[in-house]
Amino acid sequence: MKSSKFFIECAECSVRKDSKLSSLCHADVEKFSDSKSCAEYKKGQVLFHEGTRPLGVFCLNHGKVKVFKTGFDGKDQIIKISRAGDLLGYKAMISEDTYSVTAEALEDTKVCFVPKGDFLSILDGSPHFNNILLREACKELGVMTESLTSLAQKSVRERLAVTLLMLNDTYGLDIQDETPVEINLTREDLANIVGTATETIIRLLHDFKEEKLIESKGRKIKILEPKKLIKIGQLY
Amino acid sequence: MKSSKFFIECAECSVRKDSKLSSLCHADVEKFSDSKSCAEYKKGQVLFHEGTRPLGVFCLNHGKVKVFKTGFDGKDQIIKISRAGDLLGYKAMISEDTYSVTAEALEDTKVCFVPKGDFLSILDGSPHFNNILLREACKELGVMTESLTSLAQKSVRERLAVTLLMLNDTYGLDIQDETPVEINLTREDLANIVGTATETIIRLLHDFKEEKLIESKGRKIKILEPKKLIKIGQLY
DNA sequence: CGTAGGATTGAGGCTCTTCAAACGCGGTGG
DNA sequence: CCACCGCGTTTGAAGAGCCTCAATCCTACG
Repeated sequence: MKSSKFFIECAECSVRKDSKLSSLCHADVEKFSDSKSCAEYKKGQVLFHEGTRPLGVFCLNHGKVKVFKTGFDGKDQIIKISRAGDLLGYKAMISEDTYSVTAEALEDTKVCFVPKGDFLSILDGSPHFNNILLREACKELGVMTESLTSLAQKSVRERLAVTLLMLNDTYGLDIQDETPVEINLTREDLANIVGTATETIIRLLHDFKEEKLIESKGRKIKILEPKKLIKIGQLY
Repeated sequence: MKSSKFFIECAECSVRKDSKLSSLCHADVEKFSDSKSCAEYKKGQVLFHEGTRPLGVFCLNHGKVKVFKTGFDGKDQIIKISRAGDLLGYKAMISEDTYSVTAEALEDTKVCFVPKGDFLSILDGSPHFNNILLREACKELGVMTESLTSLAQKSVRERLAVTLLMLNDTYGLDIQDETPVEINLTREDLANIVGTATETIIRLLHDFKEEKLIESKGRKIKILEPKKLIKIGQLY
């Protein structure tokens, strides 16, 4: 399932400078480094599962993870795609609640894991870390507010445009680049971000392709006309 | 616009015991009390407006406030209904960002206001308060995750059932009570919570009435069959 | 008593979902 | 090497669910 073939000191982690933890003081970084373990998850493996009790907090070192909630009828709604530097699972930890979502690796992934006790004790001893998390949570709240409004008011076509632009960002797809980075998402995953049926996504991608807004071969999607997509997505 | 005809010491505030601030230490409560001012907002008045810079944080002492985001086409999406004890506007304050939402009084409302500088200095000096806010933010994140999934997956009929039950809670409507508390929401507001058109809400309320799930006269809605609504809303 | 804002009703149409069937394509075993 | 899977993708057709627009009805309130 997971192996510990690698270990990275937080102090030397190349990802940390982009992460929420970049401004942690030296002492706190040390504490994290001392108490954490590292693991690899293969594509498709689950970091944690909705409804279970959190045993600790994850920090994503490499790879992408989809975070989703399973609805009543078994359909998944993807809440966000996490990438290197992101902290995962702190919400349930702090709320003293079970996970409200499942986290699953979209690619082979490297993750650091800080056990519950250590995490809470670091949190307890560091007002600064507390504040970092607070800011992070507030930022996420802002994103969620945006998503909620988008979901409620925009058409599927509009939402797909927004989603493609967002993924372009997340996956670091460079528009100038000849060879776009592969977005490891099935049509179903795309549908579960946008909040629609798989078939609808397929038809709309087809339309976008015909309108020369995107190029696509299999799962590789390349954005040709970001400005037109922005317009379609009614982003201001 | 707003008058300061009343002033309540936080220490003596009857609402505080239900609020996020109930576990604040005595010293912090004092600081809040010292730096805050109180005001009344009439129904329809705006506490703060989307896009503007936060000048401070609000604590709701009495009344209900709708918090909404205005979409591209001018349609509002109501994110939440706040009630006595709720803290308002802290997110933008902490993110050092403009308000992403507008807050408008649904009824005549009493509010305490803590200016930005004081709020931040109290926050800075109190790890415990920091932690309270963090928990609050995480709780809100959980609610938003739920709403997002609901919006993406449930039908309008299902969402309306959920919304009615939620409002029943928020407004403290007692089911046994002969005379239900008036829910001060127009059909349009209801539509803006559920994420649909006003006409659709009207038709569905009509259906619910025919099915004897609710009673309603004007804006007064009384839930007769909460269990059936739970079933319709597919809540587990 | 008149007016304005909200509530209601009806008709028509568009978006999106659902279901069913067929198609590709990478992998596996004969 | 080829046939056969299995999974994801694609396509088509039919219809349900919602939205929009326009007209009308209430009703609280000045």
